[in-house]
Amino acid sequence: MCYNTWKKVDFLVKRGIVMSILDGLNSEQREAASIIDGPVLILAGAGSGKTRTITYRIAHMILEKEISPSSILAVTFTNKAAKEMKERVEKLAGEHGTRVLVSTFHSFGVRMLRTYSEKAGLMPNFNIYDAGDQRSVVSKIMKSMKMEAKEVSKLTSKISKLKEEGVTPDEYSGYAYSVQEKNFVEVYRKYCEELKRNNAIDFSDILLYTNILFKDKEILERAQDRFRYIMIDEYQDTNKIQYEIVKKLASKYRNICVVGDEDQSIYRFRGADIKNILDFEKDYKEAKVVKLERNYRSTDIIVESASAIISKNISSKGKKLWTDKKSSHKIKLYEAYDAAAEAEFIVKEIEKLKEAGKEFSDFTILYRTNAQSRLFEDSFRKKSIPYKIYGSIEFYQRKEIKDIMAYLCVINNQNDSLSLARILNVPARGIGDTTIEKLEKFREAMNVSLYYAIKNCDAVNELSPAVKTKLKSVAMLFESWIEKSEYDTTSDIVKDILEKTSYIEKIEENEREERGRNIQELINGIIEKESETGYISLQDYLEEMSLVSGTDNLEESEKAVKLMTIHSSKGLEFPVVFIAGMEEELFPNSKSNVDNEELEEERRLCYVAITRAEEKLYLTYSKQRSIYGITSYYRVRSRFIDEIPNKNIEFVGSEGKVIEAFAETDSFEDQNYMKNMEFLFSKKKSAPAEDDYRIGDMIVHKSYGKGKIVGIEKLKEKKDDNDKLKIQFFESGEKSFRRGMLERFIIN
DNA sequence: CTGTCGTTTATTTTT
DNA sequence: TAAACGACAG
Repeated sequence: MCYNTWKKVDFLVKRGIVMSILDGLNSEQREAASIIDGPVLILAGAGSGKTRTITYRIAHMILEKEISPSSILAVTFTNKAAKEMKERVEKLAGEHGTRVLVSTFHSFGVRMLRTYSEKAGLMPNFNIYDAGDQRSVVSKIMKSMKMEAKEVSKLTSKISKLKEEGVTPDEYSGYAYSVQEKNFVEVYRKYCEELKRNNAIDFSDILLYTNILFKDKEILERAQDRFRYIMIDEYQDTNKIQYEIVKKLASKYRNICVVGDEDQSIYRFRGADIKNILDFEKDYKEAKVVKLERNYRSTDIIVESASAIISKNISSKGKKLWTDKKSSHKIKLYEAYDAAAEAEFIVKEIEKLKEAGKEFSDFTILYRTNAQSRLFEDSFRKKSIPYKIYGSIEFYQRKEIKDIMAYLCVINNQNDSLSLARILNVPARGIGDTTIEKLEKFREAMNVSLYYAIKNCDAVNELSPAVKTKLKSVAMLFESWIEKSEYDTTSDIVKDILEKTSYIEKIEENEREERGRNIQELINGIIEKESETGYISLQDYLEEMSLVSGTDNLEESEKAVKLMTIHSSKGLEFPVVFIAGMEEELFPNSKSNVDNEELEEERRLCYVAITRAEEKLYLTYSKQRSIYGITSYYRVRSRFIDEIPNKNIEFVGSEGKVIEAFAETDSFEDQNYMKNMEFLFSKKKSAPAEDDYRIGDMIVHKSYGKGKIVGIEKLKEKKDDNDKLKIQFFESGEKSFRRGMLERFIIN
């Protein structure tokens, strides 16, 4: 409905014919949207019209409560969600809608940081580092500390996690006792220093600094007075620091409305804390709680099945999702001989349904891990069916794109030594590792940027004259680009970079076409933005590029089958959904076998996957699958399948025949029992050899059944037999055994 | 400084 | 299995 329509509605309202904008909502949604003052918690089940409720709420505030649109802040997690919400608000509230700030947490933060950069100890032209940049910094530091550059990703994510929990290196050093931990603190500290030197921030910093800015009373109060009405979407996925930012911002007027679904919290591994939503009522005692339980998306079979699965979770607030969409389509379950057969079945099924009148774009295949997409690609290509994979290798993570971006980063911010080091010899221009090392040493000693070191390379004695000439010519190039950036468009600068460096010509021939195409796509993207807004500054462009992700450009119009991980499907809906790889160890993931919280997260993931489907849902699994080159046989179907009421499932055999006696095939428990038996009677009963146990090994104990080794405690005596094994049994909980005492049968 | 060969090591990833 | 990285020879 457009603004003009609302003018008409307004007219009708005055005549008493229509009461309010909110008449476009059902009674629960209306209740949620009509409470404007004070804290509100909206628990919105999957497909319950969450976005509709929020946008109507905003329109209601502006048009009927005469609240100034610029005092409304709506925070989402993805740019896509922000864009969609913004569009819908503008449709409802017209011009007023454009003044509402709809933003992601991160772009809100960057906005604050650009305004108050000095207060955060930054220069306003700071660059934003992504995960790859973070890893490069960490690995460089580790090398400089003569540490083995192992587990870089682990350390990097640990740093991010600590930052987002607000723990500084100094604070953490108090907890670091082991050598390893002490080294880590050093890496962490140096990492922070390096970013500062480069005038760069990472994603966690955006939130961290924002939170720090809000410790300044004046800044906080200005923000509070500006944004008197706050709405947070997907609140179940907020982490600690986001929680704190929100808390500060809302503390003055307490007009905070959070929307979320604890059953769809799937980013725990990234620091999302489900407690934020579960404890909202404790934080805001006067909070009103509204549940949206009517699902408009899916059929009754799908809704009922999803609810049945999620009811197994303890950490649920207990919504009762319902729908009046009756359906005759049961969930189809297919058991494949191997993973290739699984893919083939799905492709055949898609062909069949296409003949019956569906479009390719109606189908979506969901899987737990990205690696699973390969098989489907092969099958689709064989049949030349159009398909599109979302979120596998992000566009902007490609080498050529990152290279160009690095050039731009240096032009924007000469302190960014990381970006400069990346492209100093790209394309190859005879500046090798040794040269870079010498320069690094120099800049370390003089405490200057790499850029400065290159510009003044005459002062570096160890460098040969030939190298100095090369370095100076690079510096000259950058000088010219920096000058250019004052008056030229970003797209022209990119073109100039390509030209002056012969970047494309120097790509290896067999890769030139594809990479060249990607670069062209990048340029087209810039030109598009420039034509939209007239002009986009280098800084704004870089900012946008670092905050926008690959899943944002999911184009609806494309007539292709969609493939994506379950994670990236959140918030989306599709007519026909296939969930592939419904197997134990894969989904739920093997790591969740021991940790119940992990298992609950997997279950929520399953809930998300199922509730994406509007009409038809297929679950498939395979008896064989190779993972990392090792083929595992006799795979057991996912326990989640058995958590769905039997009557909702139709078992389809490998020939596509319907087999009635689905219930009689082996369930997770049955198969486990069989497996136990198999191993009890197998010859693998030999006494344990040295180093035969590893954490994660499956074992079967005579009286306690199947379990997993979760810990090995080395005792001081040298006898391995005295090692204590901590075992988590599926049935009887955690128990410890002396290695020598244990009768065991390792399964895998 | 560049290219090749063997070794290593694997979820999920809104920003 | 396959990609990505580090060591070493040219």
